[in-house]
Amino acid sequence: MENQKLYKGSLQTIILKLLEENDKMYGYEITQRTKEITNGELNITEGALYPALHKLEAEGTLEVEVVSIGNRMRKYYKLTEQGTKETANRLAEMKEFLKTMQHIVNPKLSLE
Amino acid sequence: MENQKLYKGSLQTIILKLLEENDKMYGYEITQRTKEITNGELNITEGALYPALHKLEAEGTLEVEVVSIGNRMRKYYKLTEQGTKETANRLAEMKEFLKTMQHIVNPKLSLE
DNA sequence: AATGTATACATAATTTTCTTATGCATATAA
DNA sequence: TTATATGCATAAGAAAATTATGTATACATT
Repeated sequence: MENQKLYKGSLQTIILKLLEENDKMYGYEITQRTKEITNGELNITEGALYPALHKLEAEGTLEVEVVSIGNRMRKYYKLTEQGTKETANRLAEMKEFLKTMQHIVNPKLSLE
Repeated sequence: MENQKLYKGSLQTIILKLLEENDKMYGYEITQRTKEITNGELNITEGALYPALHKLEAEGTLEVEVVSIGNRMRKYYKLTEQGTKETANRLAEMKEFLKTMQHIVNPKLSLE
């Protein structure tokens, strides 16, 4: 959990990937799901999450639907059509990045 | 080359890994070696490299040796004893990070 | 009744880490 | 003489985070 800084720059891609899998999610749900699938390693802070969601929405990558749950509010986010294409690009870049970093830190295992 | 932002936070680890393999290197050499081993994908800019080297030196992770090559100057950097331990930690964190990101972007292939 | 934890949103101040631009200087090739 | 390569450095600005704070409801514990 001290290697949080390595995740710098990856947050948007993580959000997009989760939304590709789950159709629609709200902010708090994204933080919890991320904690689960990373076994507690990655804790997305609210100060990082909400500005990121707002930015993706402003760019037209995500669209939002506000829902009342009892007396609480939820803002569900989902990929727009444009967002779906964008997600494919981001994931391709992420895979390229991971491959390159693997090659750097573990050159013996990277057969290529 | 448009996914440079994914490398945010990884620069120090990359430098340390190269120095673990090469004993001593100078700044310009690090940029060139990195370009080579990443097939041109990662271009470390001078504005990022030199401040990073100075910081690692100030922390006692690297030590420097200035050498004159003809009329030019080179500053060779190498790991200190403390830096060698630090490098092992950073590499372990990097591997954990890569594993986690693989799991997120490619859950089907991550058998674990 | 009070306190802590969980759910759910948000933003502001600050820090870290880059990019971009600029500067100095030598060497070599077009 | 102009461009490219080698080699260092820093300053201004942008991006993306951390940390701290705020509002509000709900439930469990002391």
